[in-house]
Amino acid sequence: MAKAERGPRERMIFSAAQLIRRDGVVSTGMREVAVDAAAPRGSLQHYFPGGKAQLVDEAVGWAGGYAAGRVERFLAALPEPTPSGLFASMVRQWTDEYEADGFAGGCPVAAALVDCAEAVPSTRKAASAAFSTWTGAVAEALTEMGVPGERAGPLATLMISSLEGAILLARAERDVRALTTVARELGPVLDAAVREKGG
Amino acid sequence: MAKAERGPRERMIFSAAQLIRRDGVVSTGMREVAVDAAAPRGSLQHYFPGGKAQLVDEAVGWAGGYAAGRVERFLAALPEPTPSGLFASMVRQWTDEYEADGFAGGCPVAAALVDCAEAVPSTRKAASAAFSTWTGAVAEALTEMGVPGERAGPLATLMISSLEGAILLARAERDVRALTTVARELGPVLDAAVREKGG
DNA sequence: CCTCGACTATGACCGTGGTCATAGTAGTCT
DNA sequence: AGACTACTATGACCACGGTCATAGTCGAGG
Repeated sequence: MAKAERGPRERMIFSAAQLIRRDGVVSTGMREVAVDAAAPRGSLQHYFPGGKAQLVDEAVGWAGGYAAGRVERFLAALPEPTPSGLFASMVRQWTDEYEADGFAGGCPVAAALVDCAEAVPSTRKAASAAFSTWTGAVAEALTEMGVPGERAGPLATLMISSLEGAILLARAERDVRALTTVARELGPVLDAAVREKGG
Repeated sequence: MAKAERGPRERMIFSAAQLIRRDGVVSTGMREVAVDAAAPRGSLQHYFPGGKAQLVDEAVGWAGGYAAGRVERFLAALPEPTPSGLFASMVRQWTDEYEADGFAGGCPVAAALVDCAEAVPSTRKAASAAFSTWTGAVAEALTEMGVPGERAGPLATLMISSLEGAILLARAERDVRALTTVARELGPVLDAAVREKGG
């Protein structure tokens, strides 16, 4: 991951997301975040007066924006954009990471949900917003590829649901099998939704 | 949920699963489990000398068996078994719960993974085994319905991945939309895998 | 009755971690 | 220089929670 050379505030949000991804929200300490971000501990209460909840919420929001940004970049990188190609790119981001760095991390939004959905209302809303941002980006990409408007939303939901679930399975099994499986199974289904253009 | 009138040990495992489902592993205290199970605190160290890890592992294992058992019961309850019907039943279990009791809980296996996958190796293995048990039951059901053997496994993985992901989305959004969407989108795909029998 | 095992009951210990309080530094504007 | 703001630095407080130690109950068997 590119180490953004931004200010300490952004570095802490980024570090929080990374640590949450690996250990979950509750097991991730504020002090730990500061150390990981090479930021002074005192900055935590300065930049995040709302405490841990605020930091977590911002980390979740960052993750949502990051995922949406990736979708756009995947789209731009595809020589011939197809829904299956986009989904394959999204999945490959995970298989690449798992094969290169091991199965240490999951999705930070999922982690925040599991740990905070019931206990911290603002975090649940942040997670909802993150998914919404992400799903919106995917749906928009599908529409640009020729998927009818009323089909783009449901298919985006299906893609992200499958991906999130496959991430869980892959992490449990320490094997990318589930990820490659959903990509292979869903690819043709997604492409079938593109309205025929050329014949 | 039927309150099993078993011994305190099983009640504690059941309670642990329920609490983990709602709050995650780390936020669920041992004392809390004992109270919820109406079991004496002293029984914790008696029945689970391996400590919290053992309790969590057994809760995850119980959840896997429970899910697999549900699959068989869904299958038996379907007048005319089809893959889409089975998947609809699996999804409906969640929509029913969410509509009746609110969006408080997620999948305990997912929760255990998020919180412990990296920190507690035995729990990661327990989660893997739980998914395996569950996936196996689904694959077997698909095979009985006429899905070719080499297709059953991948489709079972797809079903469980989508379901797990949709649970996350539904909980975030506090709306069963994602669950009903994946059921609707995947139904025809699953049924298409049944080899034609009658024409 | 005594004992032994299974189970229950509690209090103590100790690390962890979020938060708060209080200061200290550094740069800038007047 | 003085003052004001932004940021850094730390120590203390306090609650929580897993674990351990110790002891109590209670039924069965001899």
